[in-house]
Amino acid sequence: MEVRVRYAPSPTGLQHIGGVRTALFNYFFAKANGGKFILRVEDTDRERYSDESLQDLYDTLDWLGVKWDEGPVVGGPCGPYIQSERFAIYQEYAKKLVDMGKAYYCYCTAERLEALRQKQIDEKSPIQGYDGHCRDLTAEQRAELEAQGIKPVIRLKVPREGKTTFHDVLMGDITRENKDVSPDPILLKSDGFPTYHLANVIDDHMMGVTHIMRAQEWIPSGPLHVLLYEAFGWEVPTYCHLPMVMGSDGHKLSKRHGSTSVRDFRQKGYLPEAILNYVSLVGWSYDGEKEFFTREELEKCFSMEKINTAPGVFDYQKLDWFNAQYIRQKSDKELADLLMPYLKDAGLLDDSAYDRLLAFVPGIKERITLLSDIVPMVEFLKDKGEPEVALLIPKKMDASGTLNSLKNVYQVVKAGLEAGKNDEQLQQDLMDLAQQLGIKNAGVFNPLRTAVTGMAVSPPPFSCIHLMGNEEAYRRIERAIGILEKEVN
RNA sequence: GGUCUGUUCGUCUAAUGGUCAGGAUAACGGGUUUUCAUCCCGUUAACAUGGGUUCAAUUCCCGUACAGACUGCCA
Repeated sequence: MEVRVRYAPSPTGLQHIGGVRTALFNYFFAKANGGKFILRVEDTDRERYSDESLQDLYDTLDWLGVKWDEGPVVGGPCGPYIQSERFAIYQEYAKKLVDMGKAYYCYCTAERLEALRQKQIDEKSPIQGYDGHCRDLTAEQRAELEAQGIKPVIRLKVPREGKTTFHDVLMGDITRENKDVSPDPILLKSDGFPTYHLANVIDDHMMGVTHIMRAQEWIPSGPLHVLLYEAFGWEVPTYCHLPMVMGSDGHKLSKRHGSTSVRDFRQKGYLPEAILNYVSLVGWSYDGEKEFFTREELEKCFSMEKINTAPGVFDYQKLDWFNAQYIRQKSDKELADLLMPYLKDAGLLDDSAYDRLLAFVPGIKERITLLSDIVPMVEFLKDKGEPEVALLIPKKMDASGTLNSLKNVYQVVKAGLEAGKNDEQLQQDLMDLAQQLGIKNAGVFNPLRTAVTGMAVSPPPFSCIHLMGNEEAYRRIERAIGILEKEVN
């Protein structure tokens, strides 16, 4: 039988790490088994829905390179995979359950339910939830309430006796007493929209979903869903509950732990390869040794059996490490293309400087962890005026020695640049010079660095020179020489 | 409160009824180096706890503790 899985988020916020992990696992499982990956939009919460969230869902999956086989807009034989457009289907099936005597209309007001909830909390009642007030209403009672204009909801009649079991691939059988299953949960809201439970079960059935991979927070509603499948007389799919993704304090990953939305990570300059690779390793492993995976590899080697049952803490540091690794794998051109938007946004560079950026990239490839790290690193482009004399003079050198060194450096550098020498040759020239002058390499490189960048810590001097352009570099070196001359006299 | 689930280095994890319990990251130390990085080498660091089964338990079973999730006209 063909494997069919789905990712079915609710567009009520930006795609976050946890959700994306679920999407990825489903996607990889489908690919690894030659199955289909379905994307469904569960927009039944009209209060919290936003267009921005929906767009973010598409953008995020696209950025990660995840392509769905059957998608929301086009859908399949049972219609589009957007729940708000399947309104009539849920109504029909909810009524069907009422007709079968497996569900009923409930006219309880929000006030009554709130009072009930409060009472249960005050009394520390072991049973919480709906009390079945409307479960056995007569036709007359119902007619009367209808006459009052109260819009009813439809609730499932959960058996008060017995127990319900469902099987999870990872955790085995999970059994719950029916009395502990959510008491008569609402299936259809008074606005006519289905709740998650109803829409989810109907859609998974109609869309032929064979495996349900979702976060462990759904385990408690497993038995409820099984009850629903049984009420309809449908086959129950295979369940696989994924361990949760936690923050460093052991609570579900959320904004207070730092960024959690993929959009945030993207803006900060994380690469999709790094996010995809790292996120795949929270709650899943291949053999405990191999940890670099491309999307294509995961599409082949992902296996459900290797998913962990224990929750995992999202480690920002390890993500950073992955990102740095992937940045280094980029070609100079790829990296320049990725970096340019950050420099433009910061108002430091424009497209006309592309070639200079390209020449600068090799010097910083191993110095950045995030793409956005480039911005503080090119601070020197904005000339901050004359550097402090003390900054120009290296340790264990004096002003006149530094002046002499820098003058020689200037000659060598200028000649080298005019002759079109590459960075390696230029560096060699300077090291030869240091030897000639009888000083350490630092004695030639550091004055050059501070003269050109005005900073004690910077990318390699020649990279910086390429970025600002030779003429600007000459100007700054000459200025530094002037400052040193003043100091010596 | 009730129900369910989980527990191997700080973190992600591997393996195993008999192993010096492996890898990665982080931390720390050392080396290379023109700064910062990179790179290389090394060190510290884990089977939650009690009881059982067994010749033997980190591994199997039961309890305890701790943690988390759920307990909505949210998903």
